[in-house]
Amino acid sequence: MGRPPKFSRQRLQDAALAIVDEKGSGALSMRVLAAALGTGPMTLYNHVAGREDLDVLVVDAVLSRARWSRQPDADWRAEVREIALAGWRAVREHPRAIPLILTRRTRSTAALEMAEALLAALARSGCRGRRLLVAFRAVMACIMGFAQGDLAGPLAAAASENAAEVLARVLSLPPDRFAHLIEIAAAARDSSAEEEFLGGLDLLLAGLEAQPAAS
Amino acid sequence: MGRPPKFSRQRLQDAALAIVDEKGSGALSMRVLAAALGTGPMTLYNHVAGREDLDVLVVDAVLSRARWSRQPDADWRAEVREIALAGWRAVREHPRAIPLILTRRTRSTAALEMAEALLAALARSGCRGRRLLVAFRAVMACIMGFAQGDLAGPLAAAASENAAEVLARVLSLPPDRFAHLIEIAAAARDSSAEEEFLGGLDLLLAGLEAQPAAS
DNA sequence: ACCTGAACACCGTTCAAGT
DNA sequence: ACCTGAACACCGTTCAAGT
Repeated sequence: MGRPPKFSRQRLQDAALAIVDEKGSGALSMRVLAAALGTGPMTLYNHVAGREDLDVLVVDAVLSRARWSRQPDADWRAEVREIALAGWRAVREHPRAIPLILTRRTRSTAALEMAEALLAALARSGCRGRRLLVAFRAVMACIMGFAQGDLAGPLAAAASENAAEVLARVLSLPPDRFAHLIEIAAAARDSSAEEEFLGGLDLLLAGLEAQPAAS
Repeated sequence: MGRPPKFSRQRLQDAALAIVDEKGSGALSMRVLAAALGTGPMTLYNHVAGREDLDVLVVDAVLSRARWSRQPDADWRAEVREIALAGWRAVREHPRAIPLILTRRTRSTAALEMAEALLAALARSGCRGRRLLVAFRAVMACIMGFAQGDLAGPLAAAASENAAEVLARVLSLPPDRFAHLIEIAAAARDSSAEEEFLGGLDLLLAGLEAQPAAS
């Protein structure tokens, strides 16, 4: 009795994230992670509930690396921007984990902490209840949606190794049916993902400003 | 030579989507789909390139059901709203396909068609180039991000069978650390997912209005 | 309390063979 | 051109046993 666990949660997180970073989210498995830790598959069941838990482990590892500071004196928009940008950057640091994050964010306690911080900042604008809920969900959608687009969007800029390939595919589309798509593919090539994300976020913030008591 | 294919693409799409709808996205496999079609696993390789293609099949099936009408006379905002809502509704019709959609949207030609329609509508506001790109990505992020939140967000309203469970989990969080989260969980219970989505979209549209030539 | 190997019911895909 | 079964190298997890 009372034997100390063989692996810390941190150790599991690091090993699982390393596998995803190196081989992609599809390469993570009980057996592969166990092998990376130098043990048998069944040993992992002493630390996680099952396969699904492995994904959550990775999501939590990625999101818990997001850092932001409280800025009670600054404008609430600046605070929202900082938290959202920290979240987006943390996700972007681990592009191969994005499919997992999109899909399991909910189970991660680190995601809950980010949500609470975002809500606190948004609440400083004065909105409450349903309006606060909508504002929060819109900002969260912005973070996750832009991260998803960066993953492999039809306009994916740099970063991803197959971005050039995706761009080529868009450019080879029938120009009569996809005129606008082709047109902005060029704009995407000269644009940075972070600028685009901040641009989208600022649209949202401008909308919050413009609709202060609506809905 | 010239033997007609045993299964049409439509037939494959329908069967694959039915499996996902009934058993969830994790239940889709070459062998299960083959069995549903009354054939052996290897036969599928005459119709799809491999496992990954199955997911794309499902995504395309879901997104191609989105319908919208051109409204050249109406306000461009109304047109954007209609297309985005059609996309969001199509996704919502098949909640168990959402993980696939979030993850494979890019490979779907139906998604490209929706993107082009959205771009055409947004372009009517007068924006071009980088600004059009950002507006487009923000709207797309809104559709996908809200759909993701509906899937299992910490505030998931109705629809998903485990929504009550998620709500209960949020409500049982330590109230000192998650005050705002708990506060809006109540608001989420009385709100409809579609209202929330439209609210978020309108924030974005208001922002486009307010920042007509910025960035 | 925690660790672990054997075994089972899956999975995608290569290969070789059939029409 | 299209169909298909056998076989291979995986996978998650149950069970029973060990300390």
